[in-house]
Amino acid sequence: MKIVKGFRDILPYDTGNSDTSFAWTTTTDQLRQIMKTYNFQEIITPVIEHDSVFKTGIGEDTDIVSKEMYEFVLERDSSTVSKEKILKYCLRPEGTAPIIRSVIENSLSKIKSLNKLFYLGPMFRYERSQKGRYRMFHQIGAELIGSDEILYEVEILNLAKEILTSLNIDNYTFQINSIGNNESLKNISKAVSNFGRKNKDSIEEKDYKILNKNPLRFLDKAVHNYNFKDIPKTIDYLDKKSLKRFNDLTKILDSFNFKYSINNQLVRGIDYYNDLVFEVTSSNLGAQDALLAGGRYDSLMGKFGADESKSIGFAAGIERLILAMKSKNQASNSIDFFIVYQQEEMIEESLRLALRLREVGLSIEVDLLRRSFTKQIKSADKSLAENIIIIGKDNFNNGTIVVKNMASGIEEIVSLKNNIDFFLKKTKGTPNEKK
RNA sequence: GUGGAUGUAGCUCAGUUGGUUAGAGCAUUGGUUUGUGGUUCCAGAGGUCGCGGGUUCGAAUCCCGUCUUCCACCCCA
Repeated sequence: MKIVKGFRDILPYDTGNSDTSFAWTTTTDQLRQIMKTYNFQEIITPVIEHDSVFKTGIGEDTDIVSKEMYEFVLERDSSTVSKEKILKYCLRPEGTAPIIRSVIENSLSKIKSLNKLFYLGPMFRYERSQKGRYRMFHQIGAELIGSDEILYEVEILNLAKEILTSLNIDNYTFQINSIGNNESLKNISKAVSNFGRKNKDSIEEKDYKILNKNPLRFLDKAVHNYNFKDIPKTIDYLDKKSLKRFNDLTKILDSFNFKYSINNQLVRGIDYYNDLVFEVTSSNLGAQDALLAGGRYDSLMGKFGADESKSIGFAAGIERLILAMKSKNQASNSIDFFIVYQQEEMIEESLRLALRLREVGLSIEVDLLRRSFTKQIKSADKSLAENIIIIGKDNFNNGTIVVKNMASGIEEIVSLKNNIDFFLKKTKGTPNEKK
């Protein structure tokens, strides 16, 4: 029995690395809270989709679709249905296309109050795994649907930045760019090809191949390996409208004191973007350094055959956010009360008390292995219990118990009955106090 | 898909030029001591040495293959 290659378990205990289930859930809780402050509402879609969602959504020629997607057909279907009718499924490699599929299918774009959506869940891509890159990874993403109003850009960028600052991530650069409309993209592509041919002699063969296959990718990635001057800039190929949008945006961002850098060679690996694209990279990460990325996608709904609905969004990699966090969310295993009993005949009383205290939300542990009194206290100590409750033979008969604070050593004798308030007060202000 | 490294107890690692029943620390279990814990001491459990071949009288150690993980290319979040 072995876990599938490129996949991983997230374990509860801390073995020195920070990737525990505790760090995971506290981080995702935090992310959901941020979404709430921007009034984005969670949408949960299946991890399986028809392959057409991505083939038409993000483009058949992209690497994501052509080589990284988990595709499958069901054996059952393939034996009973004619070849043309076999349904092809896939594990979703990204979040935006399924969200848009759902928005169309459920007519969500007709309800103005539902135009701010976020998702959080696993994505799948068949890649060689390495630091910050797994075959199943998690993204949180936000989509703002229904307008090309420039304030949509502002809202999305502010939200993206809020995630970084809230999680206490630094050492990142926020890069933005505009790639204009379809036509400007074509012109940029042409310009890069020409530029490449002109400089063929000084470009390595590997990069030249990329240039021929996908000039835009060459512009995005490879061109910075060289010291070229006069590298084509996307901004020189924008039409008036796109250029104005970009200038308007930067003006507003400046007025907010939003720190960004313009990268006129930034394009993205997914086909549906137009105008604004952005990407945040972190120097804390290694080779897989993209923390979050996104952009505007005004034509995606049209591609799906629905009425055009202009939208913008982004996605962040949760594994990478956690990697980049300066101070990790450390697990605190501490519990409120560890109930120890001095003799076996007190076990039932201990369990009854545990039930009552758990009912009011306190975290309680009782030794279930009938171990010796000393062993119980030792394990209470290891469990980082704030207090222990001693059900001992001296007090048992007159209906009292001893409550001992483990840090101070102070003991109090209290009645066994009707003392819930006492226990609640005892834990006030501790990390285990909930709500 | 391409390169380079890695793989010994739950964890971190030792293991000498191939030589008996493979070791340590931490963790774990039982006991002990400390008035009812963080301490001390004693004992125990736990390993197909990633897997499969080969060389050899003999392999954790050498050779080949394979898988995993990691790092980079690539791609991306």
